[in-house]
Amino acid sequence: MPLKLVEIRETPARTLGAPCSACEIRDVGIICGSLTAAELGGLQRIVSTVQCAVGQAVIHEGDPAEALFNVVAGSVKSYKLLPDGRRQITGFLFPGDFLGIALNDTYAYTAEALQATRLCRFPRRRMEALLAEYPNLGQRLLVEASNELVAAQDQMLLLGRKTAKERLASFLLALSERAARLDQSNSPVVLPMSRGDIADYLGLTTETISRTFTQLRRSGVIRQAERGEIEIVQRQALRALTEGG
Amino acid sequence: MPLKLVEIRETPARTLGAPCSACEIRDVGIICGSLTAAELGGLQRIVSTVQCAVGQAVIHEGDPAEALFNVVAGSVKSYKLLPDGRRQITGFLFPGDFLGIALNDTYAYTAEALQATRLCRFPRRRMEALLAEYPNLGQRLLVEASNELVAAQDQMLLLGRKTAKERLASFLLALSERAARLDQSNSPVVLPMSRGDIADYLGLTTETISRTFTQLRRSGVIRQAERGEIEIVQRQALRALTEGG
DNA sequence: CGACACCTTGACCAACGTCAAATCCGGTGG
DNA sequence: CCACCGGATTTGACGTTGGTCAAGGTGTCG
Repeated sequence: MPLKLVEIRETPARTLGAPCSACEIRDVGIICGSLTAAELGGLQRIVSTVQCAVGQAVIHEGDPAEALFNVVAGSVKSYKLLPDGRRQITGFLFPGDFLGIALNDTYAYTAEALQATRLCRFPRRRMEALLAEYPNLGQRLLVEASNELVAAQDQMLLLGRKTAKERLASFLLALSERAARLDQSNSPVVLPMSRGDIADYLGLTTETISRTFTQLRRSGVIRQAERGEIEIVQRQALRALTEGG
Repeated sequence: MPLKLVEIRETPARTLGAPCSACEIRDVGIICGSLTAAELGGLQRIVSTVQCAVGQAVIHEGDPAEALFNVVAGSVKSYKLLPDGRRQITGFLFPGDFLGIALNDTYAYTAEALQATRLCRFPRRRMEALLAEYPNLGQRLLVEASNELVAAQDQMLLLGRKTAKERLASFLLALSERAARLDQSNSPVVLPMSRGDIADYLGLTTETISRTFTQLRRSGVIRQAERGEIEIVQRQALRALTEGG
């Protein structure tokens, strides 16, 4: 992505035509799902919508953390960079996922849209005021952070101790299970990210990802469907590969 | 560590002789520091103290998560295992650190004492009740989880993209800075964990850790002090090594 | 003093990275 | 419709970092 200014269109507030209570991802997101009407109303007063084109950054590592986001549609990658350009993708975010939950003063990573993406934006200051008003909201955030922490620890195990094949198998299975939670269908698995992105997420190179895909395909565990989609043919075998079976 | 039953001595509640308000780590821990007297009193009603000998497990991966802990004295390693025994240490915990913040139904990792260790134990159910009563407490937990999340992302970058030398340099510097926050003195750095533990934390092997220590020693960046202690001779150089300088 | 765990060092090896080339694919313009 | 362009992906040949295996060395605790 060359240097290109982020052009985010914001609506000052959600239009009345699409209140939070009618949100398409209300059942998916931990934040907005299972809130009382009052809490939801509070959220609705501070939320705005942002739209991102492919490759646009939503937040930048090091920038003051002025807002939290909730992905509504599309998908996002978040990553950290070393001075020499080495990159580690820390997560792929899908509808319902939370972005910028770390309530620190600056963002710890950059987040960039993988597809045309729509997000709900919650200004941090107003969010904190809301937390004081609705304790339940804070608990939801805590649960969300908790889940992210568990995922991060799984990823540490993957990055520190798994082989290339185990990493890719774990990744595909996780994506598939995530998709199942989203839309009840987990086959084929949609991969909105490039091989390079997968590599930077799994701590490998594009070439190794490509070779490992070929290996999985040749052994009949997966099948190439459409471009950017793969079908899991032998789910049990893939699961076994996850931990070195 | 061979199979050995955990023998934890618990006091039903903190003795009156050592109330939370006089806690030695009150200024270090995020949870107990900066709470109101009422909140602290609430905590004190549900807390008990547990003592662990070297090698004893505080919690076990997969067990129902019945309590949270706060390290008071000593140190702890937390880790995840693969079926074939490969191990990833997800963190080293020191006084003031929180253990088991993931509010999920089972523990995501095992935690084992590196030294004789004393912890405060908060039963999860009673803790949740307290969260409802004192919203401020939940916010503290959220901040804590937030910080852990940031650290986890740094660790992903380390595990996914850094060389052995960069990993060890990052580790030593982080330990040193942690020690500085604890007791204002960061030289020499105390290493209560074995080479094997460091290896499993950094995604390397004992041999590579040992060789890399030798390399750093030979280049004059660090110096061997007492057994289990190293002195950072050239802090600037070590910091440069952290990101491939 | 001896057993044992931990650490260090050396020789060799393999998984994965690097470099390079071929192929595929979508988009563009004639 | 079709040739061409540029980026993404795949594949191959080869190199390197860090792993494996093995042999001492060192400190600790009965």
